[in-house]
Amino acid sequence: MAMSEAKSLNFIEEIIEADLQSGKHASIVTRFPPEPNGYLHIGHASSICLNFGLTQTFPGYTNLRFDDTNPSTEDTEYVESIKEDVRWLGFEWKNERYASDYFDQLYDFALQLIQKGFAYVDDSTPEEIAALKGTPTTPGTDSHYRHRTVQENLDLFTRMRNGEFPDGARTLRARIDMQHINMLMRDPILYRIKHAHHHRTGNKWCIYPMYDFAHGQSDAIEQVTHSICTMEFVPHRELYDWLINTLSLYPSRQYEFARRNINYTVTSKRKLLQLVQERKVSGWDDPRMPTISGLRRRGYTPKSIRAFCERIGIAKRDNLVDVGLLEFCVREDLNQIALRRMVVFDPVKLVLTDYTGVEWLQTENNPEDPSAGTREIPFSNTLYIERDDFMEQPPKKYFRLAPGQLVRLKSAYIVRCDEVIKDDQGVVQEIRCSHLPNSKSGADTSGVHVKGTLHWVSVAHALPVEVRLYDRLFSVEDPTDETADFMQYLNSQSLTTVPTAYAEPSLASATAQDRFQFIRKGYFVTDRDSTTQQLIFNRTVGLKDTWAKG
RNA sequence: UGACCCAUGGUGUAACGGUAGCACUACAGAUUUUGGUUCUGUCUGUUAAGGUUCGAAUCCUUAUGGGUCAACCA
Repeated sequence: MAMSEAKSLNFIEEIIEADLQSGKHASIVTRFPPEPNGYLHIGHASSICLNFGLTQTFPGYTNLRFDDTNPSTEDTEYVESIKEDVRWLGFEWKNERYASDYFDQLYDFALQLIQKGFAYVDDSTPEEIAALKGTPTTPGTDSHYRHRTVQENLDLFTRMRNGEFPDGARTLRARIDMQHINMLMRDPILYRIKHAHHHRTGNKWCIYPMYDFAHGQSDAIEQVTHSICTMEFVPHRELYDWLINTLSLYPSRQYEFARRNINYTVTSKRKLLQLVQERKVSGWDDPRMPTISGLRRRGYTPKSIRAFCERIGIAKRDNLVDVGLLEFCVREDLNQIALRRMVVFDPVKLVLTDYTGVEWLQTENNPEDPSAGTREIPFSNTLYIERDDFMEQPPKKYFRLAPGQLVRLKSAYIVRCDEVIKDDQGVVQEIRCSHLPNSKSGADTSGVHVKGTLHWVSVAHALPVEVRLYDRLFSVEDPTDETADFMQYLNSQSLTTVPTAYAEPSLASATAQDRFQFIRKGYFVTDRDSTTQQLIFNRTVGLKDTWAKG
């Protein structure tokens, strides 16, 4: 037996291992750099697990850095939710930083660039700048303002900072090469004028750096060794390196991986925001949302999300991960920890004609975990079972209740269906059964053969609860495939509410975020809207069902 | 009609010139007081064509396919 099969490394881990072995770095610094303009989603979880996970396996630490260079879209509300989500996922950052912490230094870098002749103030309008930019296949053209003197640029940039010009009147641009094959190198804009209130710096600034002039420099200031981002930033790397070299900063390196896409959902902040704003969901934490807060409210565990991120891995190719894997990961975790309870969603009455009184029967809280203990559940002659657990004319492979057939009531007795009572419409009103007195749970029933076991609830003791059943938000695998507006693919069945389900009485004490397995129904979590008067449960995920999918 | 990135079963990901493996899914069976769990087994893969090599998923060339780049967003 091998001592330990070395877990294969992803390409970023390989790079780090090589850097550590070659002595390039003694330890590493990574960062998770969200923009506080939206809530974190499952795609971010992948990045969080990567960046923080790296410094758990290798020596070093990870910073949380907010990329807050655009005050018009950013807000502290998002800062708080992001911090909560990262912690909830189980990670702790070394330093909490903001790009806005570096505004003074960034301004100074800009001055240096101007002095070296590598930046200039441009008075062109956005339209003019776009027109002169060229296209991916045609070179750009120099701006009229490209050759201003250092003095003039210094003067104008200072006045930009001092608020002498209105929004959009001028920009500071790097002077690189308008003919460059990489469009990002065609004199990229470094600073723009925005008379906007910033969530941290208030009204101190009216010019704000662009992403490219803030991100790499922030990495360098923090001495980030491995700056990991997604593939769409590949063309930015050339500019990232150019700025670091030109300003002689700490040589942080950027590495890119492919963002993870998951089928039947969207993970774009713009699209998620649209769902929220157009009230297609109840909010950022609607249990159908792929946001971390939505998954949390849905009942997902941090552990299951980490396991998912671990399984889907990190690579550079385009991908569309099956949401079924996420569901597998949460079932895997919940199976170990969720307490079992019995709840009937769509009841039909089952009456035992040969039983009287009430018995409190003992049953296990979790067959996977004996330490979860046992509880007592009340049994009587009038019960609810699921309507679809009975069929008058069952197909051959039906294991449930049918006329003349035997079935086990979970943790109670084996019963036989003797009679069916229907109304004028032929709808079953009541199923009359007799029980096998010697078949009480735990007794030796080796002589009796029962095919199925049903969950049930005693009518007199039943607790009415609300249950919310969720399904995928979109009806197609890739709602962003662009053959139509993604909103057209919304799944109208994504939420089904069962206003009155009947639960065993022990559920009365359930409080927010308690997780359960409702036997044979799925995994559920107490919703945060739940009260002792009105218990509400969200279905996290159903049980794997090899029968239903026929 | 340019540059850059990418290409391994249905999905995701390994194999670092030497037996194409793992997980999920699907299917079949065993066990089961949850049609759950657990266990066993099966199916399915290197985009194509050349080249280098004793040997190529891996290196080279070309083709094909997918993605990215023309925000004062990040």
